[in-house]
Amino acid sequence: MKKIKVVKKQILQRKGDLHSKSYKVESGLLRSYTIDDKGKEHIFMFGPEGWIVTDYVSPNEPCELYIDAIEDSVIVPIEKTSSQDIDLKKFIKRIRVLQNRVIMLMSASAVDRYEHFISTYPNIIQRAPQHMIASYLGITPEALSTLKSQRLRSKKK
Amino acid sequence: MKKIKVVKKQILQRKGDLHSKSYKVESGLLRSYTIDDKGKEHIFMFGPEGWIVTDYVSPNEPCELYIDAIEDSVIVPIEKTSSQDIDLKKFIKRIRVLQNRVIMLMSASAVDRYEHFISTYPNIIQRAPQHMIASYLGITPEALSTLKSQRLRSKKK
DNA sequence: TAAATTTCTTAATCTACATTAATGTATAAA
DNA sequence: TTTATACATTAATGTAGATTAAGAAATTTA
Repeated sequence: MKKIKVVKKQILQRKGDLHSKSYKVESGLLRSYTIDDKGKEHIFMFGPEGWIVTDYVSPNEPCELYIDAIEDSVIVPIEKTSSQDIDLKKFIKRIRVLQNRVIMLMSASAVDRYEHFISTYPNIIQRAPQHMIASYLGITPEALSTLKSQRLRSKKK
Repeated sequence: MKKIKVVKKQILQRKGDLHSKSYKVESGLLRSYTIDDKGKEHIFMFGPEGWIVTDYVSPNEPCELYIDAIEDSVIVPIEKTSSQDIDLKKFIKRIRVLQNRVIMLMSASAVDRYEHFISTYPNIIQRAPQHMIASYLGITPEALSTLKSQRLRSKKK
C-alpha cells in the first residue's frame, strides 16, 4: 500500500505490457487510452482523485490500454490478484459508467455527448486539454471546437 | 435456482423497472437494449447460452435497459444481492467485452466493427436478424446491407 | 393456402463529422 | 526575451453513414 508520485506525462503502462495493475488515484489526474493503427489516440477513461484506473484484462494477459498522468499525481498501485478486497459497489459503479459510455456512443450525437460530459465531469473539462476531451467523446479537436462556438452563440439571446 | 422458460419476444425487464435481476442463459438467446428519444433501439449486448445478461445498475436503482428473448430460451434469474457467489473471472471477462466495445465504437469503421463481430460471435450472426446486428454495431440496417454486398463483391476475384 | 406482417435490399439524396490547411494563441524551452 | 513547440480556432472540402422511399423476400398468422 505505498503511495507513488508521478509527474505529468509519465507513462504507467503501455499496451502489450504484462503484469498490469490497477491504480488508485489519491490526487491528480490519470487517463487510459488506446492508439489505433493510424496512430490516433482514443481516451478510454479519465481517472481523477478517488477513482481507480484499470485495464480490464486478466492479470496474466498483455495490456490493451496505455495509462499515463495528465497532471502530477499521487497514486497507489494495486495488484489485481488480490481479488478479495474488491469493493463490489464501487466496481459496479464503474461498470455503469462504461455501460453509459457505450449507450452514449451508440445513440447520442456529438453535441449531446459533450453536454452529458460537462454535466457529469464538470471539473475534468477544466483540467484536461480540449483535444483529450474530444478524444474521449470520439470526435476530432476541430469538431469539438466548432461545436463549442456554436453552443456559445445559441446560448446568448 | 429455478429455471424459467421464456418464449421469443418475451420481455424480462423494462427500462425504469425496479428490482432488476441478472439472467443466466441455459439455452436460447437474450438481448439487452435501450430505446432512445426517437424510438430507436440500440442493442447493448447479446446473451447466448452460457452468458449472464445484466443491467449494470445497483439492485435498488431503476433499470437502464430493456431485456427480452430473441429465441425461446431457458434462463435462471439471479438476485443481484447475492454478491458472494460472483465468479470474478467471468465478471472481468464480461467487462473486457464492454471495454473492447467502447474501443471499437471509438476507433473502428462500420466495416471493421462488422468484421470483428463475425469473427467474435459467428453463431449470433446466424441467429439474430440483421437489423439487430446493425443495432449492435451502431449503424442502420440499410448501411449493414450495403456494407455486406460490397464485402461480398470484393471477396470474389 | 393466402394474406399480413416483418425483414432485407437497392438506390438517391442529405448531413454530421472528418480531413486538410492556414492562422492564432498559449506554454515551455533556449 | 526570443524562439520553438504544443494547443486551439476557423473555414473549405470530402466522405461515411443516415434518411427516405419503394420493392422483393421471408416469416408469421389466419
